[in-house]
Amino acid sequence: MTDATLRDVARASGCSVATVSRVLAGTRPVGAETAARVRAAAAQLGYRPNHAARALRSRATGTVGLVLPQITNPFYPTLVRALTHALHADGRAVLLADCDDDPEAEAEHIADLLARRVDALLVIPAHERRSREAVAAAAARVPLVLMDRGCGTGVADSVAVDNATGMALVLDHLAAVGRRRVCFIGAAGTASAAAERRLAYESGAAALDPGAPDRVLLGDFSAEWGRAAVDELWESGPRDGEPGPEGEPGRCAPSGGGLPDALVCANDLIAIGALQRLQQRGVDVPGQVAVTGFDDIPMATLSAPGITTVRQPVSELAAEAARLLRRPPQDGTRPHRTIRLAPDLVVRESSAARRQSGHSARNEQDMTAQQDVTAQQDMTAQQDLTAKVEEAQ
Amino acid sequence: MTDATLRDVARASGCSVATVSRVLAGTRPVGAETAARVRAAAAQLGYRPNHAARALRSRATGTVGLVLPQITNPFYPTLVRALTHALHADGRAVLLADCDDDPEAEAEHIADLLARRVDALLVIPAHERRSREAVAAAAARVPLVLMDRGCGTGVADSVAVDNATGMALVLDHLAAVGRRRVCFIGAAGTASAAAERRLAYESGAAALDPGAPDRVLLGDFSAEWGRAAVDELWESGPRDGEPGPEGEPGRCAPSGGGLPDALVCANDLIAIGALQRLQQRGVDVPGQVAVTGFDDIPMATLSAPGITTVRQPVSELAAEAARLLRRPPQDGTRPHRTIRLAPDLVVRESSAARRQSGHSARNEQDMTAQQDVTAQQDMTAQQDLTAKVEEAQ
DNA sequence: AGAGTTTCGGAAAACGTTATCAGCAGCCGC
DNA sequence: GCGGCTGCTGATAACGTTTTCCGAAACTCT
Repeated sequence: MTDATLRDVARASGCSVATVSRVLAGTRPVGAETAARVRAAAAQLGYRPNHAARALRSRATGTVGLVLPQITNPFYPTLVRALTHALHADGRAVLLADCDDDPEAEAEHIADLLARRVDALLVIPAHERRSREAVAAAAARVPLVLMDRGCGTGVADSVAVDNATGMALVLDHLAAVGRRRVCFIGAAGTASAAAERRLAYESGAAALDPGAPDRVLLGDFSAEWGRAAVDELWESGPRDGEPGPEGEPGRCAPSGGGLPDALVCANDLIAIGALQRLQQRGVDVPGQVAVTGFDDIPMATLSAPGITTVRQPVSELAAEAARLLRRPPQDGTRPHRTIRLAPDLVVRESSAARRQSGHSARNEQDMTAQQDVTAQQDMTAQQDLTAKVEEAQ
Repeated sequence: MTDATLRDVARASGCSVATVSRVLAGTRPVGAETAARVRAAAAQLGYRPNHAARALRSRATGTVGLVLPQITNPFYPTLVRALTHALHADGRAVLLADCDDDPEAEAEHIADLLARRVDALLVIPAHERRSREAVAAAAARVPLVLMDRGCGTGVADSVAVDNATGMALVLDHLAAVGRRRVCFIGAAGTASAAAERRLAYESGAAALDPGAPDRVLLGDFSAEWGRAAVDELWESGPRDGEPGPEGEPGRCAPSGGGLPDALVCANDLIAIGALQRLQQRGVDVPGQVAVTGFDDIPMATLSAPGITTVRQPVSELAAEAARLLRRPPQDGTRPHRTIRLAPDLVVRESSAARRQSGHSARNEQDMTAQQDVTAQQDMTAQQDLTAKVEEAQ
């Protein structure tokens, strides 16, 4: 009943364990006839190699660890799916660890995975600063690729979306549909996604409309904050220049008179919260205000109106990560590779042109997911689609 | 540089490998002083046991496989999170496999996990019928627990929500807020969730209002179907008794005159789609029609109005699954255990009382997630909360 | 005090692979 | 025809644990 081993196959095929191992693993050429006999015997016995023994002997488990802050973060399931598929295609299994946003739990999980002798690690760090130590220690022992978020600088290879390009796509699009008074609802802190999107917005907005005051509110990456930000804007907005009623994390309330006609949100959750509160306040979206998000989580399709957003190239990100892990084992202190992939803009109803011209009917009739249209934005962005910035660092 | 082994610790502490193994694994009592010496040496060398070797020798990897249809199904991330936490608490690691809803891929993944010598399997089957064979084969080799969905009958232990109780909670609640013309938007097919919720609705609705014709539309578990079902209802409804315009999977269009004042959806995705289409048609929710869902996926909180739904007891489900896996290895053909846990009702705005009386202000003001109220419904349901139906089968 | 019993520690045999080493054909080239 | 290849194969030693099996003390009990 207990499964067949190499010895059994060897006995059945009348040759030695060594030969059987060789033909099955294909490590060295072996006589055609013997090989056939061995293969037949193996098939007949239903032989399945014992990964534990193989791992012990060859010091490679064919397993990679995937460590992430919270699988319930709505952007991660799609990413996890893409990653597992990419890795399984390479014949590797995936050990999953969810850290509950706690850097200490993260460190423990990383240590446990190392003890389990994973061949490599894929980490979405829970904290920009506090994850650094554990990640660096792990990176010294196995190939390690950071995904989605950063973790200090020069720690390991990393793969992420090009936030700057994404934000530029959004701003170009808003300009194209005639929005002039744009406001950014972002996230505070030094986490890479927060900081990069914030910076990209600032430089992009300045470039588009050099005279305009920058309108930037900072909170966190939650729908709750999206709602709060809208409240802050709509309660302080009319009375020009007055600071928001609450001493919230916002850096500065919009000044320069009047309310914004577009809200650029740092991710989709914020956008959903903002959209919801706008509707509760009777503000027409996109009639009066356009709303955009970032990431293209599934919910972005499901809200009404659907949310215009930046779609992360998840499959490509996963493929790059898998590719990096295939590379030769960290030879000493080689400079780390940082790969940034350009995203797509997905235009939905939340940013339709203000004065509805010809095709406005779609708004009422058939706004299903199928009608999403991936923008063929300006050429530079399209060209960048497959470009990777590979900078030594 | 390569990590310390038992031999190293033995050498450093001046005793034999066997003793070191014993004190570290705690398999047999060992002299206090020696133990201390060993522990010191181990700590000093930073010894970490090699799981591969341990697995080889003791024929147990401390690893369980988690096989699911699609991690992107919005209900699964929370479940996966709970499962990984429960299993990690038991010191087990989790190998994740996503099948893309394909039973063949599922069979492959199961085979691969078995070859990797997982101690046990947690499977959410991709298909009620077509997953059966692979699951049964696997269950013969390792402890296996089915989750969320069924897979034929008598195949393995299983843990799932009590769909009947959940549906009853919904119907009681709707009756309590004065809804009379209830309609069910469900999913066709034999999958357990679809069938059980459908049946529970039918018996519950009949019990509540014996004279009423049953109003049941069947499609699949998608927002798209929720939208389509509303169209079907609102286009055929006014003209009484006429079958829906499309020969869709619906079993029967609502008859008996007039439109429903409550839509009971078989899951949250359907509810979200239905809600969205109702709003596009200018139907007031919950003013004219109440909408309810099932599962309590994150999106149910985020829509406006928030969707009243049945919250699956994910932590408890995960705990039960982990407990079942701890049990003695399948001793022969012991009857399988089927565990059903009763869910909670989460009342949100989508099912508020029709004539808004005193507390209707909440609808405009502050409908945040914090205001969700877990219904203290009728006593029977509450009592059932922790009850497990453990039926031999 | 001697026989039984417990307690602690070591030597060594697994576990199922892969990798190393060597043997044994046959073949080439001088 | 003989040293040196080349191609295939078999023994056998790892890999790092856990787990028997045993011996040597140290106690316990008549």
